[in-house]
This record gives sequence, structure tokens and C-alpha cells, in this order.
Amino acid sequence: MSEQMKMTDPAPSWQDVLIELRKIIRATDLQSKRVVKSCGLTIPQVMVLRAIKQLGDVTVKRISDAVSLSQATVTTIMNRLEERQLVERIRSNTDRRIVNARLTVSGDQVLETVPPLLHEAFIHRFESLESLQQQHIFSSLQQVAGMMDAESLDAAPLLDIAAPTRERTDK
Amino acid sequence: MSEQMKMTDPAPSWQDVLIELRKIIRATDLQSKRVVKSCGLTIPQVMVLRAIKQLGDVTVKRISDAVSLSQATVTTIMNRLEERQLVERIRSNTDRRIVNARLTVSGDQVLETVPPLLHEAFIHRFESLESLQQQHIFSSLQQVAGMMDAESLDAAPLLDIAAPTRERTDK
DNA sequence: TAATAATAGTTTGAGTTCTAAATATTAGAA
DNA sequence: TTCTAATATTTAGAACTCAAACTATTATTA
Repeated sequence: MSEQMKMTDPAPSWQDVLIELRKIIRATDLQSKRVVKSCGLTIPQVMVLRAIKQLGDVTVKRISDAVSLSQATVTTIMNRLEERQLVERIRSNTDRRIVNARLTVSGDQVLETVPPLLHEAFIHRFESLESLQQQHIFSSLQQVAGMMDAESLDAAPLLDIAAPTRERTDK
Repeated sequence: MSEQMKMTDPAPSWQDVLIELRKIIRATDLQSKRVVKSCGLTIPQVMVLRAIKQLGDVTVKRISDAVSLSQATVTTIMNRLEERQLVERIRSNTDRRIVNARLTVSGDQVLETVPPLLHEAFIHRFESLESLQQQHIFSSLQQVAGMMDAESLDAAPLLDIAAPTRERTDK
């Protein structure tokens, strides 16, 4: 760990940050295409399926919170999943506004066949890093996500976000 | 500000990483909508415009390299920009396969009015971090982008794995 | 010269993603 | 009861995004 890096590394501008974010977004997209080829589902579709499996019968709203997508997006994804009969929609009896999502048997089976959502090489690389290093990276991602978060952006201009905020209301 | 990483933080799994990436992608998307409202252009459109301004008359291919988007995507973005007469397409005389993009006067003007592509609060936060901290974050993003990069994934240098070789019975 | 390959861009088709508007339902108040 | 507000979800509309197929053009070769 050298601290000599400074002269070759001037403080990065947010422009540089933007470029790296673009690369990450693109790579994620490309991986999604790979996953589609391998199992017929996109990454968001898998994430929704997994959320349903994990949470049991859930509303669209809870799913959208869990996977960080808007309600509308979850609905369109659900439409496709329902077409393929991987999930069912079940209206609540007590409150008929509510729609609960439930995995079908084949939905559950399909989940078994899904490859990792990040390239295996990525996972391998990531997991072969030292734990401390992993935490650094993860914490940086959390910080970036936190700094970009719309709600906190409106709410707290000068929040101390240096510390990854856990313990929110999450589930 | 050193003690916040409690030891209740076990090594993060790649699943956790994926969630953070989602948040970042979503936040970027939301910011794009904000930018649209403010200046009528999306972030990718601005990025293409800037690349053209920066590089002078450029081919679609060079733009797509510069902004990390596929050629096809750049084409569709160019279509919209051309409709609004922010860019022109100019076929090369020497090689008529080649199309050069050029900013129009109004394209150049519009660029002046574009707000920052990351939320100002984000920029402010990021820039108020210590330089070392900025570098940490930036370098983490670079690492993630690098680990995810498709080409390097194929090359996969540090793979001496007992990788689960999945057998492919079909397709 | 004609056939073939290589290159540059565009179109097509499928999917994701958002906001805003629309729909349906429930709960509370006049 | 009926009106209104709040809640849960869906639809409509617009962009982005990619791979793959397609068009047009240039270069190479027989």
C-alpha cells in the first residue's frame, strides 16, 4: 500500500466518476444478455423472481423496494413472468387493491437453473480479494449509491455519508 | 471517523454488490430524467453531443468507443439529435460508408445550458471528501468496472480455478 | 471484370426503465 | 349514504440498450 500514488493520481473529478459508472452500467447490461442466452431470463427478471421466492407472497410495492425498481417497472416485468407462467398474481381477499405475487412450480424450478448474475470470472475475482479489500469496494459502492440517492439528495445536503448507512427501514 | 466499520460487517457477497449496483444504476437513470426536464436532453444524448464537440467531426464508431455505448445505440441517439437539428451527419467524400457527426450551431449552444450530469448535491459531496477518500472511491469503481469488463473477462488472467465446469447437454 | 470479403452504419426486435395519468378499491367524513 | 382522500396497481408514452440482420460501399482477388 503505497501512499506515493498521489502525483500520478490527481483527485478524480466527478466526470471521471461518470465514465466509470457508465462502464459499470454497460457491463451489467451485457451480462444480462449473457444470462438471457443461458436461461431465458434477464437479470431484472431473475431479481424479481428471487425477491418473490425470498419474501413469499409479496406485493408489487415490496418487491420494488427490495430490488430497487419502480412499481411500474416491476409490473411490466411481472407481466412477462406471468405470461411465461413463472409467477401468479393473487388478489388479496381482504383488500382487493392488493396483488400478491407468488412463484409457480416452474418458476421455482427455473430459478434453480439460473447462472450467477455477475460473470463468474467477476465473482471469482471479487471473492479472491482479501476480505478487507472486498469491504473497501463494497463500502465505496455504498457510498456512491448513498450519495446518489434521490431522497437523501433532497433531504440532507451535507449529510455525513462517509459512513455507509445501514439499518434503515430495510424490511 | 474510523470506527464505523463494525465487525458485524462480514465479507460482502456478490449479491450485496449487485444490489448496490442496482441502486447506482437507478439513481443514474433518475438523474437523467431530471436533466431532461431541465434542458431537454438525456444524459446519453449529452454524452454523445459532448463527445462530438470534443472530438470534432467523428465517426459513429469513435463516438461509441468514447461514450461506452454500442454503435447501434449511438445511431438511435444520433437520430433523435438530428431530428432536433443539434447534429448533422456528413458523409465522407473519400469513403462514402463513413458518416461524420458534427455539431450544429444550436447543438453547440444547447451544450452550454446543460446542467451537471450528476446531481449537484452528489458532486458537492464528492468534492468535499478528502482527496484520498475520493481516490479510494474512484479506484473501487475502476476495479469494479475492470472486473466486469467483458473483454478482460474473456481473457480472465487470474483464473486458476477449480471452476465448476458446467456441462452443457443442450444448446 | 466479377466474385468475395471487409468495413461503416442503420434497422429490427426484444427488453428495461422511468414518470404521469388512469383504474380500482378502501377508509373516513359530511 | 355519498363524497373525498388515500392506497395499490396498471397503462401509456418516451428513451435507452443490445445483438443480429441488413444495406451500402470499398478493397481484394481470381
